[in-house]
Amino acid sequence: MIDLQKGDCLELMKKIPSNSIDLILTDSPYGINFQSNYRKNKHLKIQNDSNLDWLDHFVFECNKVLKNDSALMMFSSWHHVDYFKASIEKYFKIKNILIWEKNNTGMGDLKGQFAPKYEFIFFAVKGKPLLKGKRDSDILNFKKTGNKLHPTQKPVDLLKYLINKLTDESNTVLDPFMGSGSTGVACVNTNRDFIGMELDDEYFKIAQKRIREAKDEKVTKLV
Amino acid sequence: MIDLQKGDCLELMKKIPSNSIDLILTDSPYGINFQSNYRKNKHLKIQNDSNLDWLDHFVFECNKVLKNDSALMMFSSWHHVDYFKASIEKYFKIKNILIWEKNNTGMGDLKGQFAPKYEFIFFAVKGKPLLKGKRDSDILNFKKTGNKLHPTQKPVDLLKYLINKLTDESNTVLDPFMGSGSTGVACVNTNRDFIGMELDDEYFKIAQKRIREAKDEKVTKLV
DNA sequence: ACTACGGTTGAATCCTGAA
DNA sequence: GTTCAGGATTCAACCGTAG
Repeated sequence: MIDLQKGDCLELMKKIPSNSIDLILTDSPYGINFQSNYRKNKHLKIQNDSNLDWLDHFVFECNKVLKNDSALMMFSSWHHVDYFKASIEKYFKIKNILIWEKNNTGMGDLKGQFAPKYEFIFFAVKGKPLLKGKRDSDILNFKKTGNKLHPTQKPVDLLKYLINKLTDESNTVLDPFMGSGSTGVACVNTNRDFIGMELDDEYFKIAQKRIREAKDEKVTKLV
Repeated sequence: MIDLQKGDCLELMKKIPSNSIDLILTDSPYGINFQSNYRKNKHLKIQNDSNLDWLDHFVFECNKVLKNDSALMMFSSWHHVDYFKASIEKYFKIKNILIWEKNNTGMGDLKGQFAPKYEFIFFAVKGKPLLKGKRDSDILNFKKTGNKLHPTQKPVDLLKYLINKLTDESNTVLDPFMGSGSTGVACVNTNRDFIGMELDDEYFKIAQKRIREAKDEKVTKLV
C-alpha cells in the first residue's frame, strides 16, 4: 500500500515495473537552469552536471513506469517553464498548464514586478485518461497551508483534488520527489496506494513520520 | 497623437525612431493556426498564424524602438509559451508571466482536459521601469466583454489597466498588431499617444472607426 | 485500384456568468 | 431561480494527392 524508498529517484525508478503506475504527482526541484545558484540550496540534492539531461531522463522514466491512459502532474514555476515544457513534450502530450492560485503572494522585486501569486502544474498524459467529476477550469484555488516541514510544501488539499481527478481508489500514485511526504498523506486520505522516493535522509524521516501519522489518524477515525 | 499605419509591422517598425516608445502592448498571433469554428464562422482566419518565424525579429525591433526603462507587454497562450519566452528573453528581461483570468472558459477536449480560462501576458523590460500604484498580483481578473469585431478581442479595461500601470499621460504606446484597435481605444481613454499598425485592410478600417468614435465620445463628455 | 497520409471542415461538448 | 449564449478547441469525418 505505502512504499517509501530512500535514494536517487533516477536509480530507483529503473526498478519500478513498466506500465505499473496510475499517476505521477510530484513537486520536483524548480532550479533547473544554468544560471541558477541551485548548488547553494541545501534542499536540492540532485547531483548532475547537465540539468537538462537530468530532467529529460526523469521524464523518460516517468513515461516508462506509467500505465497507458494515465497522467503526469508536475509542479513548476514560470522561470523554467520552457525547459519543463520541452522535456515533457518529448515523451507526453501536454493537456494543460494548470495555474495553482495561492492565497498569498511572494516577495521579489517590490516596485518593478507584479507580486507572484501562482505556480504552474504541468498536466501531461500517456494515452487518454479522463478527468473524473465535473469539468473544472485550469485555474485552481488552494490555500497554502501553514506547516513548514519543507520550503516548497504543497497543500494536501490540492494534491487530494488532483488525485481524485485522475485516479480511482486503490490505484497507485508515485512521487519521485517526495520531500516531506504531502503526496503520501494525500494518498492515505484518498485510499490510494503510494510509492514515494526521497534522497535526503532528514526529509525521508519526516515523510515517514507524517505518513504514519496520517494512517493512524485514519484508523482512529474509523474506530 | 494617434497614428494608424497600414502594413506589415516588421517593415513599419524599421521607420520608427529608436528609443521613442514608452510601452509596447500587443496581442500578436499565437502561432496556433487559430480559426474560430464556433457556430457560424463570423471571422476570418488569422493570417499567417501557423508559424512563429517572425517572432524573434519582431522582438528585436521592439527592443530597438523602446526607450530605456520601458516595457513590452505581449499576449500569448500556453501552447507556445516556450517560443515566446525564448525570443523575448533574448532581448529583454522578463519580470512576470502574467495570468489574464477570463470570466468564461473555452471549449476543447471536454473530458480529458481542464477548461481553459486564462491567457498569458509576458511582461518584459528594457532597463528598469517602475509599476505605478499599489502592488498588484500577477493574476489579473478582467471580463471578456461583448463586441465581436475581432475573434480574439481583448477587453479595453484590461488594456487601460496595463497602460496605467506602466506609463504616464502623454506617453506613447505602440501596438504593432492592432487588430480591431482596442489598444488605441484604451489610449484615447487614458490620454496616451498611440501608434497602431495593422496588415489587414478590413481590421484597419474597423480600428480607424472605433478609435475615431472613442475620440468623439471623449469630446462629447467634455462638452 | 488501394491504402496511407496530410490538410481542412464543421459538429459537438459543458460549465460559467450574464441577462 | 432559470434560461441562454459563448468560448485563442478537439475530434472524427472527409477529401485530395502520392506512393
